[in-house]
Amino acid sequence: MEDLRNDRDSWSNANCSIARAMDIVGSRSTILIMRDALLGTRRFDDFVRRVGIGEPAMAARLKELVGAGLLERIPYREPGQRTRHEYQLTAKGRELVPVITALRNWGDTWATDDTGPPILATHHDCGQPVRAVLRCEAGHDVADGDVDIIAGPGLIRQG
Amino acid sequence: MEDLRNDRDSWSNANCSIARAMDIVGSRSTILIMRDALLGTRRFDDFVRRVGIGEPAMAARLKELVGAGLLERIPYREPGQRTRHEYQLTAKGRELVPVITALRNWGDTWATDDTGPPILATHHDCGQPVRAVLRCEAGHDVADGDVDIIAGPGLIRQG
DNA sequence: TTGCTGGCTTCTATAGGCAGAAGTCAGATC
DNA sequence: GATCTGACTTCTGCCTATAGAAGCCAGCAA
Repeated sequence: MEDLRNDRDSWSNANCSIARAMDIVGSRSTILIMRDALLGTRRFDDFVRRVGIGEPAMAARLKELVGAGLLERIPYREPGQRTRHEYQLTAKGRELVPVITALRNWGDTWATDDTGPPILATHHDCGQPVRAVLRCEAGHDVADGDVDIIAGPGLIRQG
Repeated sequence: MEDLRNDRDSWSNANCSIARAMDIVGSRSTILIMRDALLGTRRFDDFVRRVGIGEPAMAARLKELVGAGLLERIPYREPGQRTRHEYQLTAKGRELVPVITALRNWGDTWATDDTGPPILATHHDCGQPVRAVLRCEAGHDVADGDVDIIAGPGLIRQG
């Protein structure tokens, strides 16, 4: 590990999947939009009120998220209303659940006060609270400290 | 759930543990610093080169992370060198492993190219790759789509 | 005592993000 | 046709973030 660190001046962050993920969902408002989408919010005005950012910023974020394929802009029509559009989660968006769950677990441990749990996530089948945990492919539960993290071929700067 | 959405104009984001977590680790550079800290980077110059941001920005980020308790500034001394300082992960920082792992899983699935896996995380005991997965307290594995997410008492705006 | 090096801090200049208010637009209702 | 509403877009002005270059400081080595 030491050799690797000393050999290389820098990483190829453009190819790091963490850096790329952060390019897409790496702002507070983006994560809060996805949180609200997971809570069931669909409409522009509701997003604006609940996330607490201005309309121009929300329009830009939603456009980015639709462009990145995390949300889909779907026409719908309520009786007596004209056709409107709502923002629905795609598979790509829904697969952020582990990220948001891990973030929530961490925030609940290290950054809460005493007004109660802010978000509840439960297993649909049994109703029990859900957490993000680490597991290896051999099926072992893995503690945070038992993970070896090293730079792979995609991170090491080419040339 | 519908009633809840219609009853409330907005959430109390200041109390949302996701929002708070994002206030601390919610920027690209912060996450990349924590990624590199997990990869073993300790020194200011290495952080600057590997994360790829300027020195003033790095100094500010590191100060924030030390202030937030994710990193600790520790004096050390190599033989024949004067005393210097390095940045070590705290428990609070190391517990971001599930967040970063979930982010990496997502990025590997939805935002990679073909130059190979950027980061490898393996179980220290058995060497197998590690993933972030969802589990409920009854011990069931939970798929992304089987999580019910609702607003808890801490999120709903008081008054 | 004069480098030299790591680890910052200061300065400047620019680019981007965001709120708030106001304007636009489509189409259903009256 | 006039009005109304949700869903934006445009405009203005601020405020922050960042890069890049340069300067500063401590203290071991020569």
